[in-house]
Amino acid sequence: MRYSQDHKAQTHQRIIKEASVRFRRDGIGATGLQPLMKSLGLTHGGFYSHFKSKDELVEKALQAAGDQVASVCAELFAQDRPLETFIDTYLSEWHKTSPHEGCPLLTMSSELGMRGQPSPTSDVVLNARLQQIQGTLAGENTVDRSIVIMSTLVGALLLSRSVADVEFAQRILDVTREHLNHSQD
Amino acid sequence: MRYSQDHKAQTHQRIIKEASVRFRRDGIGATGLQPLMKSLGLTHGGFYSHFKSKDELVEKALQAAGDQVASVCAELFAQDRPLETFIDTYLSEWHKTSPHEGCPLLTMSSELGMRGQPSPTSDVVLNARLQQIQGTLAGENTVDRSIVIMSTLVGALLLSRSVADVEFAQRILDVTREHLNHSQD
DNA sequence: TGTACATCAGTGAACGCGCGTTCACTGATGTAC
DNA sequence: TGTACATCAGTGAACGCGCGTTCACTGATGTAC
Repeated sequence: MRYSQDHKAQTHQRIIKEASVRFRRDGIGATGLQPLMKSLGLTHGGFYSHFKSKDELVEKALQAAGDQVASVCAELFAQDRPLETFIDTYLSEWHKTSPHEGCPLLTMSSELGMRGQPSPTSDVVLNARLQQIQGTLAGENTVDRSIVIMSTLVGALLLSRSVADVEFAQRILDVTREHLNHSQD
Repeated sequence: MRYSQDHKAQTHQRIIKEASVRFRRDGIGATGLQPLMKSLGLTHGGFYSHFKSKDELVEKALQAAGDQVASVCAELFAQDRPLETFIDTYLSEWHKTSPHEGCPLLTMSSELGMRGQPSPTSDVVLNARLQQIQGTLAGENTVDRSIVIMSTLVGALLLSRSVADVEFAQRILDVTREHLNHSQD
C-alpha cells in the first residue's frame, strides 16, 4: 500500500533512530534487522526499500547517534562552567548505564574499529567533541590537551562499564572526574 | 580414539589460546566455535568434552589473555624506567594493530561490559595493571593516579583504533604518550 | 468532479548460511587379569 | 608377558534457530484524463 507523502521519510527516520539505540545498547553484530523492524510494527522485507544493506544503516545510525549526542553536548557546553559540566555528565552514573543514548564512540565506533573497518564518521564525531572541549580551554596546545581529556573520559567510562564490582566502577568515574576537574585549575 | 595421558590437557590449552586470540581480534560474538576448532585440526563436536559452553571458554580465554598480558607487562615493569616503558608499549603502533595479542580490556572485557554481563576476571586484569603502575609511583594517592593513567591509556588506544584517518590515529597515541610521560616528571 | 491507472511502501514466504549444542559412534590407549 | 576389556577424546551428522537478503505480491494513495 502506498502511504501519504512524507510517510516514507518518517519511517526512514524511525528505523535509523531505533537502530542507533539498539546498535549502541546491544552491539551492531548482535542487532538483528528482523527484531528491529518488528519493534517498529513493520516487517523485515520492507527494510530494503529504505536501505541497500545493513552496513548502510550502520553508517546512518552512527551519524544519527553523533548528531543526537552533539546537540546534547551543545547544551552542556552552553552552561556556566562548560568543561566541568561536560566532564560530570560524561562520567555520570546515567552515562555509565545508558549506552543506548550515550556516546557512540565507546559502542559503535569501537566495534567498527576493532573489526578493522572504522568509519570516517567516527572521526567526525570525535572531532566535534574535541572542538567543543577546545572552546573551553585557555593557553597553548588546546588541540593536544583536548585529545588527552577525551581519551581519559572514554577510557574511564569504558573501564567503568567493563568492571563487575559496582563500587570499583563508581570509583573509576569519581577519581577520573576529580582528576580532570582539578587539572583545569 | 583415546590419546596419551596429557594429550587432552594440551588440546584444552590449545583451544583456550586460540580462542583468546580470536576473541580479541574478531570479537566474542563474531567468533564461531566451528572455525575455531577447525583451525586446530579438530572437529567442532569435540568441543564439549573440554568445555560445557561457549561462555565457559570465554571466561577461560579472558583469564588466559590476562595471564599472557600480565607476564609481558611484568617484563616491561622490570626495565629501567618502568612506567615510561609500559606507557610507550601500550600506546605503540604494535599495540594499536595487534588487538589479538594485546590488552583484553579493550576487546573482551569491553564487549562483555557493553553486553551488560561483565566478568569479575576483568576486575582482576585491571587491578593487576593498576598495581604494577602503583609500584612505580611516588607520593600520595597512588591508587587514584594509577586509575587515571590506565583510563587515559585505554581511551587513547580505543580512539586510535576507532578512527579512520591513520595520521589522526597516530596523533592520538603520540599526544597521549607525551602527556603521560611529562606528567610524571 | 469522477474515473482509470500507475506508483511503490510495506508484506510475508523463502533463500542459503553459520551459529551453539546434542548425540550415537569410533578406535587407540590404559588397565586388569 | 599376553590378552580381553573399559575408557573417553575426538568424529561428523543432525537439531532448531536467527541471520542478511531476495522476491513476487498487495493495495491505498497520487496522478492523469
